[in-house]
Amino acid sequence: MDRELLKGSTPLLLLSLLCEGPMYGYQIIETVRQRTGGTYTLKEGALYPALHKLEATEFIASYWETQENGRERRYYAIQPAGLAFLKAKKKEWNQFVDMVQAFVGPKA
Amino acid sequence: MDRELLKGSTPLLLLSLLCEGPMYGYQIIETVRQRTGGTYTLKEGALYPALHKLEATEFIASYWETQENGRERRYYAIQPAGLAFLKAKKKEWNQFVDMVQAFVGPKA
DNA sequence: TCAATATGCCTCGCAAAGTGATGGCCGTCA
DNA sequence: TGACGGCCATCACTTTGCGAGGCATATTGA
Repeated sequence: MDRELLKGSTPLLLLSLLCEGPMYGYQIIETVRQRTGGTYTLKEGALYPALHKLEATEFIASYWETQENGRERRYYAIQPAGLAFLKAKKKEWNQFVDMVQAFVGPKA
Repeated sequence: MDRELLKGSTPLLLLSLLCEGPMYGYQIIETVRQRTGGTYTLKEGALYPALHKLEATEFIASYWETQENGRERRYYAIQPAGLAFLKAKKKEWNQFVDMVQAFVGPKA
């Protein structure tokens, strides 16, 4: 998968995922890998900065949770502002796809 | 339109356009603007470097043509290697869209 | 027992691509 | 003659992802 295409779609992916419930970093990476059948492996160097940025803008919030074995995980949960942002992003995404599709031609 | 989403889609757009026949830079910009109803304005700073790069890899070729008024235009035409590359890019594009769609949810 | 693997967080330097600004050249038209 | 539009192009800056690296602890297995 061309890395350049991915650029800009990460926030959309993350917010969409977090819509299903809070998740922690490692879990997000594994989930994406599994759902795409390994086609797309979200890299840590892309994930964590993106997550932190979304938190800085208060689109998501984080909290630490201790597991039974004593280890900690940092969960991220979508916030109201994030939901609104996601909605706008989705719209933009659809416009973008339609636009490119118009030049490239239908899927066929 | 979010600038970041566009990244990586430019070569795809250009090759697709040039499939319809040779075009020159300014014409490409105007064509994109018109077809998208102004939604997307390809910037010169993005177009020319992209064009030059596609030429360097021999996916497209260029030639100068003199108009009746004496002024020159630089036309770009797709090459066989470009056609093959376009085909691969299209496939990648479709995979990419399907992937994101799977997370974001159907267009609705 | 001890090494390898998996879980889990993070940061840093680099490369690639787009943006906005700027510059230059030349025709046309008021 | 001066403004505008056509037409090419480059440059510094920003953003984003990548690859590599670092740190720490639990589990597993030879």
